[in-house]
Amino acid sequence: MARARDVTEAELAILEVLWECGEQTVRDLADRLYPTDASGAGGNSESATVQKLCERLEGKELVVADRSRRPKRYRAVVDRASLTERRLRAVADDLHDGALAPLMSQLLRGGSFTTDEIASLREEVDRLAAEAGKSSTQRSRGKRGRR
Amino acid sequence: MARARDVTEAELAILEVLWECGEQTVRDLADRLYPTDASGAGGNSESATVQKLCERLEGKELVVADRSRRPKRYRAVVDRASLTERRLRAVADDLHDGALAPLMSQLLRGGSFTTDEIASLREEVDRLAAEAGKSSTQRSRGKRGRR
DNA sequence: TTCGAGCGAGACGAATTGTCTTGCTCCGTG
DNA sequence: CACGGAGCAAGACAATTCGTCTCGCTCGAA
Repeated sequence: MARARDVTEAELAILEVLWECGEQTVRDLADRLYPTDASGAGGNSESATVQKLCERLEGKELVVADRSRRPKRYRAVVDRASLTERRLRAVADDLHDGALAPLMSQLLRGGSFTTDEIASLREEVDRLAAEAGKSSTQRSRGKRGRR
Repeated sequence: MARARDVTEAELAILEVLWECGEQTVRDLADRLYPTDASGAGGNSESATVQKLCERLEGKELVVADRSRRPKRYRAVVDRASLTERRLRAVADDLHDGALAPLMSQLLRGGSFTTDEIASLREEVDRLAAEAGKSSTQRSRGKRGRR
């Protein structure tokens, strides 16, 4: 039934701040995410919203909370690259039986790259080919049931 | 607001059949997707479910219906590659400000590819490099990856 | 001790998704 | 022509998700 849902838009906004600023309290996150006004009046519910989002992120094991100090601090435990990899793997699982190579092909076809990028890309692929030549290759494939 | 929502799991199952079998009637799709039993008894609601999914796919402009003949026929108007590209672009938009290059880096770094896949990738990169070298635009021949 | 900020739990409405029901329309057969 | 069944559109429905917000409780500093 439920495809273990990915990071949501609001949750991603939280992660973005954590990636940029490191550990943050809920209030700091709220201040940064809701630039409505500086008056701390209605900010109460905003904090609660941010807190709920943080809890859900914690449930997904994407952030951890440091509860040793009183204003609890949240910290991201996945970086942008990890999240990117998850999503890419999800696309591969859904559309290509877990194979990542078709995604590469699609990117190569659809993206417009500079000659420099293409050159470095070729270099990268050559290195991969060389490595594959001397060591056994195993492929990580398969539908991983999510959580 | 939630925007650019993606193809759903059941909808994707429909598309898979359409990709494999071409134009299909709702009943054929239902028969293929719900292999419960051959008795046509409860199959009525199954057809209705499939039909609703087809309508939603039509709303997303991923399939079209040929209504000239009585048992309406659905046909996919996006292929697997297009859908892949959409999702990849969504990942790029969400996580990398629309840039596709970081996705390639991630794939190259994280994916373990077979020697066959690497060879195929190299071929495509070479073709890209050649195209970039001479500024003439050239169609990429559709080579089918076998699955 | 008191008081306010921090915190957890949960309610809520809106939206999505898969399923199923309800009628309507159309067409061939008798 | 009547009728009966298949096809079809519309929508009801429950379950789930997501963002928001409200309620009380707890803890620590003044």
